[in-house]
Amino acid sequence: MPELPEVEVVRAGLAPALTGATVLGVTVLDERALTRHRGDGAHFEAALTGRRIVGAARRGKFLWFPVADALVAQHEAAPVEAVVAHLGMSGQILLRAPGAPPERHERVRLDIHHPDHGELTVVFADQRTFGSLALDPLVPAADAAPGGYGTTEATVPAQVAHIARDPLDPAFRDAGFRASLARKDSAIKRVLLDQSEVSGIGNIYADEALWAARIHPEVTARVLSTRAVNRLLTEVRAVLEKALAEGGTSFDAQYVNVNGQAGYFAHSLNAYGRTGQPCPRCGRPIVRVSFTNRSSHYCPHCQRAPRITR
DNA sequence: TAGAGAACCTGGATGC
DNA sequence: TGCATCCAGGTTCTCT
Repeated sequence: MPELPEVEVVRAGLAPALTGATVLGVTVLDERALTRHRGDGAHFEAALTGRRIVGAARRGKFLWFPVADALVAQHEAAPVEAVVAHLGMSGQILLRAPGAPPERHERVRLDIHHPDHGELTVVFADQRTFGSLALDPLVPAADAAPGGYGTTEATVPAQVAHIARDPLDPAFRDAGFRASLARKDSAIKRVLLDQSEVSGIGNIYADEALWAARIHPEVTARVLSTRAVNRLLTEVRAVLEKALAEGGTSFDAQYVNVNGQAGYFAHSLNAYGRTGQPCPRCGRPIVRVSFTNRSSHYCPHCQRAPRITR
């Protein structure tokens, strides 16, 4: 499932091909891919055709591509709109040659022309239709820092404004996160999955980071000691960076990079999806429990409730 | 207002 | 072999 590392791999793959490209045409094959767009497919096609893409940015699991009018020079005015993309659970953004045969579950196709790379086709495919594309206005970032990774502009799409920064973002504030946790009466895993608290973490990396930090997923956030929260942040960053270095986690064809290639981090998982297998640390079996409408994997021996020490 | 649970969705896996 | 059911999970909405 696309979480921060997988989305960053996609962003990095798209950036050189999209930045500076002009949109020649847009084909919306399934309007369910536009659930976040304020308008129908025809509106999306008309609003984007002829525009110039000026970058590729990311905050958490959200991607956006600022667009400008084709006749406006890049240095003359900051973009005021962006194409926002969320991959949901099964979304893919693929780069293809012009005229390439349709992908399975293809929802939207953009034909672009890049001054260096020539004509390319950008395909948005999504099996489960939880992903989406939208044209959205850019608004000032609340903290006046660059809106996300891959941009120097202090703006974000309006529908991304409520999303917190991710732990790899230089503008992420550890102290603010610790203070927020101290007020939370929810389970720590639920907080990690709350994108308005900390972004980019999904079920896989939440389980992995909690395992590495030896924290039980159902421990109430506010009872965690400062030391435990610091350890958790360290492990969250370590897990995300390692996954990023290995190209993300692929269990099946649901996650691939822009060229259709899978990542390798699934081989490095210690807890997620390892139900019944020995914990790599203590050898006791990993257990799976139902947790907030999904599954949670942890080692009941290593991940006990920490002492309440503040 | 905060927290918890459900709905949305599709296709593979499993059971009968 | 075919059908029915379960399961996966990110985000948002609704209910308590």
